[in-house]
Amino acid sequence: MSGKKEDFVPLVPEQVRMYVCGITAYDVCHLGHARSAIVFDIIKRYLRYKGLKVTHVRNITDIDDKIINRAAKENVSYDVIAKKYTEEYYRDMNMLGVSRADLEPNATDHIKEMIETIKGLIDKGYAYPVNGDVYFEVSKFSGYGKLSKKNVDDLMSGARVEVDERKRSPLDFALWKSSKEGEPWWESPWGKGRPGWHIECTAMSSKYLGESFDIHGGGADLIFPHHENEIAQSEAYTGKPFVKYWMHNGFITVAKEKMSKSLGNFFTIKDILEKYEPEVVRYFLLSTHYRSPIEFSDAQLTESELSIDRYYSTVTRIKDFLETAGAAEKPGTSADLEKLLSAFKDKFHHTMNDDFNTASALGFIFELIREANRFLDSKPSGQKAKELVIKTGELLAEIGGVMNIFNKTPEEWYRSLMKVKKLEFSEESLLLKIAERQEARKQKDWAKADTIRKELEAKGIILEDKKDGTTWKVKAG
RNA sequence: GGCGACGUACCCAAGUGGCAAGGGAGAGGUCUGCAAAACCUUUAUUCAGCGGUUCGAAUCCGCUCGUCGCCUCCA
Repeated sequence: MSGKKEDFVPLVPEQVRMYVCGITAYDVCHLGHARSAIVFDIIKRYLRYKGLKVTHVRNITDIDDKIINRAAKENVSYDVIAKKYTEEYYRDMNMLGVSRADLEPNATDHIKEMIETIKGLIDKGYAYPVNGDVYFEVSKFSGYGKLSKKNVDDLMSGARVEVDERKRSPLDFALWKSSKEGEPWWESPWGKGRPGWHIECTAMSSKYLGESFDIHGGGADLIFPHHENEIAQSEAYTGKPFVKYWMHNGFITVAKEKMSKSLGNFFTIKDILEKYEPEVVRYFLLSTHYRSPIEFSDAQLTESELSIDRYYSTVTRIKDFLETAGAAEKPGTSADLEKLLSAFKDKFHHTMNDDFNTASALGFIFELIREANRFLDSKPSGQKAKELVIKTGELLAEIGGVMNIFNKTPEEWYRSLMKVKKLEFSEESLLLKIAERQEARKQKDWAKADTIRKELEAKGIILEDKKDGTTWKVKAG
């Protein structure tokens, strides 16, 4: 609310109540929806990792003008549209590794609660009914504009506020809308109608999290008017502070412009996942701080893919080392690695505690990767070396686990890459080729060995000759 | 017009008062049959520009320029 970073102190010690605006189920999701979902998923995971008890609510708007329009266009009932795109949403989210919220309420299951809230607002003089509609009277709520830092006079003078004769002021917004012919409706004290958009979040958040709670999140485009209106409704109704900490993720841009439905410059999650591994998308979205804009491009996603590949290459090295390391105690150059290992968690916690700086956290991971590689390059062996390497692997897995990335085996990663890059041959035929080449190498028939290697490379497979055999991987990038 | 955010190397990006993380790309090297991977060296005496505060500024303040966002549905 201050517009600045603040120390996080939950209202109830050790417990975090968090409400995040989900989607309106009227169309397939684009990458912008993915960003919001992933950002708040990580925030939840990190808070839990730190031992806090988190209750996470994420709503789904299943009644709204856009849904009604879409339904009319497709000549089906509104709930068919809502159901269809809710399912699509969950499919996308599953693919992206976004965990489910603890509660995922639908607007239409909470009509009763909304009507109660609206009634209360009328009773308290903050809202007025007009011909079956109910409006919130903004001028009655003195704090209006405190989140979006707008003042009522400026808004009034703005020519873009739509004029509606029935409203007392152009700034007033609908709590309840009377239904027109053929539209879905619910019975209410003001006649047949449906709820306005903002009221569902007020009614559902207070039902599941209480009148005051800790974190409310969503995309930055929801700040005004949605979240501003939520504050007005909620605080007018309860007389209590609504939300302690507001968190808003930045936009995804395409050619510097906000990716959005109305501009038509959006990429759907489905389309992106046709070309990129889900982990790549996740990594990409975490590689910039959540509040900053992030430019979407193939080059960016390709870079993310290369970064992840570097990670899995090192995991492979770690595995190889643990399988083959000798027993003789050879310390190698372990000093830097040991130093980094002992400082690593503190560094990670520190940067994540500072407003969830995942980009910085990823940087630390690659520092550790480099030190681990350096250590392995120094050809260590023996029990102590193994322990260091095991510790490294565990730390990487732990931190990756919090961000829900880096949680595959290298084999799974390369198989997944193979699929997404649509490489058209089987692992068996690949192994056959490798065996054939191995034979050639034994005969020192380098020409043949190189031909096979080049042939595979042209198809997107990289071979790596190691002491005790040849391994394959999919060419990243 | 009002309000707000941002501008860090060739590209992406962290850093909000004490010697500029990390990734990609480029160049050179070590290793290798040759590669790949990895590692090493190298690429910002400088953080859009100008001025101020300070022992000290990418970081705080002011102005200028540039980009974007919100003010209407939006993640």
